[in-house]
Amino acid sequence: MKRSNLRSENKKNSNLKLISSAIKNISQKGIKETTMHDVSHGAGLSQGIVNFHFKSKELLLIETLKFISNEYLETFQRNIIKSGSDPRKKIISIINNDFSKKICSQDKMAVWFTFFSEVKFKPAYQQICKERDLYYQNITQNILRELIIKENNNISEKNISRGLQALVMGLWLDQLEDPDTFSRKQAKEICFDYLKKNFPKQFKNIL
Amino acid sequence: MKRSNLRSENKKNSNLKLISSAIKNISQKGIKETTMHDVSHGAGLSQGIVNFHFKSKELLLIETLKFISNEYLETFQRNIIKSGSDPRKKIISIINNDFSKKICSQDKMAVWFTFFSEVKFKPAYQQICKERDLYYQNITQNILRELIIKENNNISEKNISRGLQALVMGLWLDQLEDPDTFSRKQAKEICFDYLKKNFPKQFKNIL
DNA sequence: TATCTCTTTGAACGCCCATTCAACCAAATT
DNA sequence: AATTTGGTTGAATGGGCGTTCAAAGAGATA
Repeated sequence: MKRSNLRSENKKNSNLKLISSAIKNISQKGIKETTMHDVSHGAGLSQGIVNFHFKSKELLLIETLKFISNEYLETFQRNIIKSGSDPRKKIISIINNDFSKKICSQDKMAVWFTFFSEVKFKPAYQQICKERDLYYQNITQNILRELIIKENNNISEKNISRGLQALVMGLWLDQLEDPDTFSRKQAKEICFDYLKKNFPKQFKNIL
Repeated sequence: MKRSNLRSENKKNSNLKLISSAIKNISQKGIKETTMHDVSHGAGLSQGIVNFHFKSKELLLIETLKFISNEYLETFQRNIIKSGSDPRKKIISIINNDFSKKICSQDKMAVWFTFFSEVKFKPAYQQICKERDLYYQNITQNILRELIIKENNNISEKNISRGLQALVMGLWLDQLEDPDTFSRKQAKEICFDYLKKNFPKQFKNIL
């Protein structure tokens, strides 16, 4: 059971350090200006190590994208579970998560949008992003369906979930383009307004 | 008046051909995979020409961004003028323009988001993008103010304009990430729903 | 302790690409 | 027609960076 423990431990550590270093470097310079040397030295390791662990730069990038995608999905999931079964609370927790300090930081946004911009040319990136989006969409759509039923109105479930997701993405982009005037608080407000207008009865007293 | 005509004419043509070629190449491969050779040969010219006209690759990219930014602003402006003084019609024309075939094409979106993703590291890009955004914001905010007064409701002018802009951007991003299921018609619907919910009296009969 | 396996190092290699520039050509000016 | 000015060509240059790999180091195994 405890066989070859230190080694695989160290290996995991190195992998993690390399991915973290990649994230930091990408958020500061973008993908193309981030060299293998930057990544390995940022991790306190030396030149050839990335190729040993990840085969190539491209594969490192794919693992990096997977990493931040999973990180997002984990806090997303955890927050929903924590908020119980009330759809109102669930959707609020999603928005709170999307604009939390951890998720909606300048660094993370820079990395996300760097990858988004390559999605068109890199099927591997597209797949990862699409999977994450589908997951978000499914969960959100189910919650919104519950809200629609409770509210007893006839709005389009698909449109409103797509709209909400787009709104979040657009506000994230503000964080990148306009960091000075962007505030996470205002972003949340805008999202809650969106909900308020669509579900006036249920969200009357939010904020 | 008609002095040195052919020459400056040709020069303008070459510039334009190079920028067009840059746009096409960037939309197909991204900035970093687009070489000077790609650009010049795409324009039917030879290797060293880009450096002659634009000094460096970076300056070519800046001019390219300026070009698509201006192109956007021109049709934006033209459409507003065409739609007269009714704020309802003006805001509708903005949305129709944002999701027109010309503006909301896969190619253009690819180019936009490629530049967006570098905004954080390139002050020159940020300035151009910010200028365009501010212009859009001012115009839109004024129109929304008129609508708010007419509707006689007490929603926040800033929040709704920021929200609408974010919504548009987010939907644009869908075009990139999810071209298969994206439809410009649905995107418009979502935006009109947003207006309907905020200005129910004035947008009752849209769509 | 000796051997084997896995990980790390960092110098060396080779490719790609932005940039330069001398030579050339065509338009404008005289 | 002769000269000047401006645009174009494409080969040559040089630097940067991803990748390779022999050698060394560290952990596991016997």
